Amino acid sequence: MDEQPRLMHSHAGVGMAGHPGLSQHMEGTGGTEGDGRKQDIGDILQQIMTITDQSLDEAQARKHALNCHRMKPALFNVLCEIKEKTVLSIRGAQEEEPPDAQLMRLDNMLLAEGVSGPEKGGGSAAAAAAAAASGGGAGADNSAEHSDYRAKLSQIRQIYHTELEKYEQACNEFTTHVMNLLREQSRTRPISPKEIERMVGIIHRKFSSIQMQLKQSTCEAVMILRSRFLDARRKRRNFNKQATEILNEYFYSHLSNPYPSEEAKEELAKKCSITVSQVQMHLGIVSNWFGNKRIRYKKNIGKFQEEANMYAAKTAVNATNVSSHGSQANSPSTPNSAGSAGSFNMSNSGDLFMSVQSLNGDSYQGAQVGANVQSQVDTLRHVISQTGGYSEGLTASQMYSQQSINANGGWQDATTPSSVTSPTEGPGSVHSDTSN
DNA sequence: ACGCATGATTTCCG
DNA sequence: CGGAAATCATGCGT
Repeated sequence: MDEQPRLMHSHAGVGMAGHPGLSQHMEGTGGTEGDGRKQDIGDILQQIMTITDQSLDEAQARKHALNCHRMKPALFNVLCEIKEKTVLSIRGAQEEEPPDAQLMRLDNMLLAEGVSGPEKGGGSAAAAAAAAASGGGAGADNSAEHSDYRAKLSQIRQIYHTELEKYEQACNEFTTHVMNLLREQSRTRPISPKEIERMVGIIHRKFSSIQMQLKQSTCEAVMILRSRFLDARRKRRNFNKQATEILNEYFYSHLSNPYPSEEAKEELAKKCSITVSQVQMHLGIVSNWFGNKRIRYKKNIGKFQEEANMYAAKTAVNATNVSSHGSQANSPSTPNSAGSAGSFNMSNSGDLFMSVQSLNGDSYQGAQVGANVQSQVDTLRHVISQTGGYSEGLTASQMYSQQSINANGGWQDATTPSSVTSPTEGPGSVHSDTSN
């Protein structure tokens, strides 16, 4: 529009003589030049002013008439000129502000909580976050609280998404509407694309401030849910007998090195979860249990003596049963990472057995006499008994005494020198839990 | 109500 | 980051 030749040098009254059509018309009316023009312009302005009061059809017709009016280009130019003077002041005022920190915070949180993330992944992300908060438990979390939490979260998530979508849709609708309107109006008055853009920006800002409110309330809801969940999480439920039995069995049969590997933990968790009738039990819980057990055992070995003997006997019986059956399908978990896949066939156990032999030899040759050897031996012996190579686990009960702990001042000391025999760490994968 | 057992959390360390 | 140790908080038998 700025390219339009400046035919008008001043507004209203004077310099209109330049317009060809205008002067032509003026002479025809016969009135005073100035009067006629004024009246004409006043007429048009009046029409414009009242255009909003008319019905749609009427307005449409009027609009058309106005657009075709011979004075229209002139008026357009006047508007152009006025605009040119005001637009500069507007320009200065409109600079885009930096992205709102508050909004970013909310966005980040929603993303972290899995509310605004990808569809299904969101739930698991949130669960993972919750599990992480609970002390590093990952994997199968099918506890009642988790499912409850997830259900609530997905509810929030759903509401959030539908609302967001609604807002977005409304925003788009409104924006296109305004844009159409402005485009339409740009025929009667000068509107630059930049201005339209600016208008759209304003609209978007308005809508995003509404969105922010939505996000804020969603965040609040999540926080409330989370705190409630965390509080609930702190509640302690004792494991049932079977679960404790399984854990104790593992503990006492690996007394010399009661550090289950990740695989072993997982297996234990699975096993306990089955016997415990689905709910609870994951790696974190198993870790907790072993942590507590180790500490408390070490603190007061005497108190646990009876228990130790009992489980020793039990595992011994288990071992004989297993060996006579020729299968170790449900013996207390495999302590080695080699069998992590769960397949633990004979050839595999044969390999293990060989390595066990060599390891023992090495240890004794290297004068690594002492508890570490002892500890390895008894762990390995357990492995052997599991693999059906031996049925000698019966003699193990004596090894389950505190000797194996006390003699070397704790598991820490016992396991540390085992790294000395690390060249034989191949079979030492039995001890992968310590290296992990 | 009390005390012990025990699961969970926190803090510290290598 | 995994484990030890300390601590918290609850479950449960008395």
